[in-house]
Amino acid sequence: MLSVAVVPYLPYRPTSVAHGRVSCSTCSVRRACLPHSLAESPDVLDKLAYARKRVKVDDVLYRMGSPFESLYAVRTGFFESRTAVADGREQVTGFHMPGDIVGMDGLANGVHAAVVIAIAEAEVCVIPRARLEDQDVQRHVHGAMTREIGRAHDMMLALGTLRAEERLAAFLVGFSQRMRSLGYARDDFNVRMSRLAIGSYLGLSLETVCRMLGRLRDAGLITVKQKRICIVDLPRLRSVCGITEARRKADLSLRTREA
Amino acid sequence: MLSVAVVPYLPYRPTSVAHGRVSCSTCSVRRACLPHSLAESPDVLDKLAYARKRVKVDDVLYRMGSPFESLYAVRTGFFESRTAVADGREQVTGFHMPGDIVGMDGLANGVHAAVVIAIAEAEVCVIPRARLEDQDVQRHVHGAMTREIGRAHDMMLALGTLRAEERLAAFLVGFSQRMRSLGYARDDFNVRMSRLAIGSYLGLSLETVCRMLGRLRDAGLITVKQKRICIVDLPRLRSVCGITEARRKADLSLRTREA
DNA sequence: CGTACCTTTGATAGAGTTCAAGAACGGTGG
DNA sequence: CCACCGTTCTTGAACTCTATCAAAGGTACG
Repeated sequence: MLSVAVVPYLPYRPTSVAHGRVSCSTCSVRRACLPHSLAESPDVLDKLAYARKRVKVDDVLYRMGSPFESLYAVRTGFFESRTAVADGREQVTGFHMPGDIVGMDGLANGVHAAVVIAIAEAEVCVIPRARLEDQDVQRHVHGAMTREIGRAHDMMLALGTLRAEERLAAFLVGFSQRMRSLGYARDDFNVRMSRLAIGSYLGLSLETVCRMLGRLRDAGLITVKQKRICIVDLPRLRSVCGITEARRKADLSLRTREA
Repeated sequence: MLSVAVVPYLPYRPTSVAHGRVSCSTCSVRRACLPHSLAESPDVLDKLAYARKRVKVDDVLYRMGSPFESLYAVRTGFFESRTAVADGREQVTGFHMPGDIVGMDGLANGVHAAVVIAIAEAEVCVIPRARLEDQDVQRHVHGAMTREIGRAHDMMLALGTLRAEERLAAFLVGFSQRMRSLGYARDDFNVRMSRLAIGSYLGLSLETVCRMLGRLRDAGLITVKQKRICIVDLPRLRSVCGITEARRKADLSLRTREA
């Protein structure tokens, strides 16, 4: 059983700190982090930048129940967010990569509904709540929110209608897309998260994740070697998961042009 | 099989119309529709109001694939939204009651990802895209979006971790809360949607919905007579679904005070 | 009043979970 | 460098939950 202690309403202890004003204009993930329109004007960028924060592996960015203080733009590293139901069961509700904005689960109630943990050495930009008043920042956050709504709906769809194999295929395709949009290879990557985390995210047991990976491997769509996964036949992998053609296209239009 | 024809990129034909400027200040669902802070100033309200639109049962508010033109605030009636995956499978992704804002699935890509159908004679307020530029409107929509993110995350949790009986219990509890927040009885109501729609929404077959309703009935938690459902033992029903205590409280704080 | 749709309930089958044990990997210390 | 340990991954077998198939009531509505 996973054991992430839930300590509601406790101010998160600063994990590792590197505070001080910084600029987004030099950020490596600027393009991914900001809409192109904003990326042009440096003065807008600097409104976003406030402070950076380092988070070590397995350290907590914020806890479930802690008051909402700020959003975080992931600069480097990798996060995982979990939410819990009453009896201790909990689910991974998202993986967050450079360019993502994290913390929106606290917007609705002023209290975070999830706990966010670094699963790779990470650095984030802090966007304090007060800064959300700003017009340009708000527009930016607004965009992140619409994308989050879309992502959540896709997830509902996957959890509600897709079968284990399809969910996993969809997960891999999505992961591949995001990796590529960050400039990494899209057909050969390390999934940092454990089978347990993937399973939780997809509403499956970790054993099923293994089995379905095995099935996809046997079908010649991927190769699997522990955390390293290579996509051998992306088109066929796409055809496995029942992602809407229209939606997929729309998704791609958010990224750079298809190769 | 459900058969909602998917006609992408076709401008929706106006269903039933009652256009012309109207005012929110006289709207019966004003309290539910608008944050209290905004509800005070009538001039702000009038910025939101633009036109009304009547939608008859089984008529489409907007179609999947149609370009995003506006958001809709539900005044009266009841809607159901569905999204599809490639092979024709589709899922109910939401039920919308008076006070809800509908159409946010079109914000991300400028194209609607869902089709929204009236399941009860309905009337909506149209909020054209241009109007979203306005500060106050934006703030209002922002609130609706945060709530939508929260709702979607709850749904992911339910679909990912809860079992059939728990999902149904959670659904009933949530429905009960929303009914009460609209001023209806919370322990005796008509679910307008079919078992098929409920099942789709919860990722279950319609037969399972029936069976689980039967089980809850046999346990003395509810009574069921076709579409009419009475909640006999709300506390116990709550204990069945694994909703976080903290989250439930937070949820309630959005409504009027607990009786 | 009959037809079509929705709901309920039963029987069967299948997908995925759970339990269990072994294998592969990564880190640590001798 | 190697052996050891804990963790994570993989695979098998039995079981559970839910879907699917099927048929019989109900209800709504023309």
